[in-house]
Amino acid sequence: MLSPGQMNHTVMANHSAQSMPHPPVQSHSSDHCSPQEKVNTVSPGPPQTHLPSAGVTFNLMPGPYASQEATSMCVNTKLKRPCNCTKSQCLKLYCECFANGEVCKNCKCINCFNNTEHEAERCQAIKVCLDRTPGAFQPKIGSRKQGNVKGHHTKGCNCRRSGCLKNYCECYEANIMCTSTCKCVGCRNYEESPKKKSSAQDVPVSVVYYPIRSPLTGITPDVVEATCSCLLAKAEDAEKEGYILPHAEKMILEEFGQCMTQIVQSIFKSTNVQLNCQA
DNA sequence: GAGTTTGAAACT
DNA sequence: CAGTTTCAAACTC
Ligand SMILES: [Zn+2]
Ligand SMILES: [Zn+2]
Ligand SMILES: [Zn+2]
Ligand SMILES: [Zn+2]
Ligand SMILES: [Zn+2]
Ligand SMILES: [Zn+2]
Repeated sequence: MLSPGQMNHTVMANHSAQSMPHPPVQSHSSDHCSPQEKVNTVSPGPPQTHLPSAGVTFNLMPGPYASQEATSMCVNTKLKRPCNCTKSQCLKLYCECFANGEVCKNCKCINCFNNTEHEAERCQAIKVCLDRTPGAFQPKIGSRKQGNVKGHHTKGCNCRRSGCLKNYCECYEANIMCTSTCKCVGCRNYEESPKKKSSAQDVPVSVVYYPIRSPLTGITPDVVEATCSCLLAKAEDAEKEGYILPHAEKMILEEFGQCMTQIVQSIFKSTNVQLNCQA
């Protein structure tokens, strides 16, 4: 799992809605459709992140690191895999093209409506999906491209029979480890180097014998990121104020203590365990 | 290529 | 929300 050292250099606020496959954004007239989530115009206050299941608010410090984002990403270099849909008209999230907010091209789909010739239907379908799940069309793999926090599946997988070691598993397919966000059973995708391309020391995925599920169920990747953000913000505060190192260390440690307290409380809260009460 | 397995998405 | 069905891809032979 995540060793404390991995938290050190990390950080970034969770600016989720940032880059979409198709730039043409349009929020006013809803008839120009793009798989864009309706942006809740956030008040221009300081960015914050809420810890799940606890009303905790972390102050995040965007800082100069925000601009480092998206340096290596080329614009449209990724080649889209053609789909083979037959019954969804490529207008449901079953279709990979549609789910990626893209139009079918060079696909082998049948009765495809996911093209400019069926703009109306496509637009309506996007609306339906967005209405059902506002987070649809958001990238499933959330990863701040900096620091040591690995990417993670924002919803987690629910695998039962693959051990999360086959491409059926979205985590494994994305070459990322399963996290406490996942609800998989018999997961083996929590060790280092999932899906290492070459040296596949394939341990047979038996149904009978599985190692222990990863613990730390309350410490989701989002929580880790939020915590790291807090610590870095504190560090930068100290640096800006010109404190001597021991003082800065003390500040950071105290911040960490507060983070931990909040995390523990949130876990207790979600487990219906009181602080003063024996489990 | 046909047939099976799998888990997300859709549906009830 | 949970249980079920549908779906397209991953996988097997
Ligand atoms: Zn399709
Ligand atoms: Zn397609
Ligand atoms: Zn299509
Ligand atoms: Zn999985
Ligand atoms: Zn997973
Ligand atoms: Zn897993």
